[in-house]
Amino acid sequence: MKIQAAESRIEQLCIEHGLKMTGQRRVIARVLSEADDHPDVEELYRRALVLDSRISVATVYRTVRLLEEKGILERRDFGGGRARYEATEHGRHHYHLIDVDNGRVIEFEDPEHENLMKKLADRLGFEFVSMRLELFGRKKQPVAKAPARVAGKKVAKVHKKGDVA
Amino acid sequence: MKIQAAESRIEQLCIEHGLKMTGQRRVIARVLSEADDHPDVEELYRRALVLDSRISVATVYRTVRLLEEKGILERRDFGGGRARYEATEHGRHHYHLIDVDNGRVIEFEDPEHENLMKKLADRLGFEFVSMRLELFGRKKQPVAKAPARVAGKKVAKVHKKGDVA
DNA sequence: GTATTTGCAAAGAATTTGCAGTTAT
DNA sequence: ATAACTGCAAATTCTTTGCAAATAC
Repeated sequence: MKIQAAESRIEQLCIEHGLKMTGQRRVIARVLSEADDHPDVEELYRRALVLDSRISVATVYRTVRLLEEKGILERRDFGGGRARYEATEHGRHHYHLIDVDNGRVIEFEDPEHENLMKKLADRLGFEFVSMRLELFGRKKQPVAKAPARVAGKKVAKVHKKGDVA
Repeated sequence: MKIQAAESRIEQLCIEHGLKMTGQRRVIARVLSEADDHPDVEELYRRALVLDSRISVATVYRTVRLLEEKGILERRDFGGGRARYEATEHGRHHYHLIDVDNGRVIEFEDPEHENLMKKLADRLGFEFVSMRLELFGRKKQPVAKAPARVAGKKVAKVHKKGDVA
């Protein structure tokens, strides 16, 4: 008898895309669903091993490539030579600010920004397909101020887990 | 007797940074100064070989790394697995629009944009250090229109040389 | 049943490095 | 003179692949 948690969000998407759900894929899908940071392949592999020890790195590589092709995952490059992954969030683009001192990644949204970029592409004679925006910054001295806000709503989320470039 | 052209712009910068100017570095500096695209290491090596055949790839790698550390060069990643390089342009940031159909890179400026990003970093509690922005787009049907403009000035420049992602 | 997927280990691609000899300052 | 630089080939690092065995549907 196999104990089986409910389908993870990403497993759902895999099924919708007609992918064959092997044990390994289920585990990787779950790891990805539960990640709220930007793990690289090695980190995904490590997390997957905790749930199921008969997984190889090769499968992790194959799976992230597959899921990227299906548009379920997005590959990021924050420098450091390895690809990082995160689940595609439809509609709601978000961007990354990388702390140059410790590699930590802060996510932020800026809905207005995407429109600006669409207009810009348009002016250059192009139809907007996608974009990549990374900000690099250095933390200012904390002055005990209110949380960062853009257009009145809380906007940033800081990551902690194995998330250093 | 050695025939020696005038110092290239990048050679100047190297000297200002106190780097030892070997023949190889001079050649690489010149290739970089004359490039107005985003060559990868292999392409730099190829161009350097034309000017001086006793250069090795290892030296090109070592040199671009050094110049990047000194802030003279900037490394770019337009996908395709290899790093691309271009001279740092102080003050005047520029961005890249990649044509998804053929990998061609169009450069554009948007001075307003950089200010927006600085403000954004500030709101998140960070001092702006640098940023990376890549737009991916698909060329619209040419409708015989005037060249793309932003804020009234011509703004885009298209590359041709070995510049396909 | 059969086409897909997996693990393993070997192959690849891009980049780095150890070392002995060369060169800029 | 001497510390830094170079070429070469070997080493590293990240990622892909060929093949025989395993598995989903």
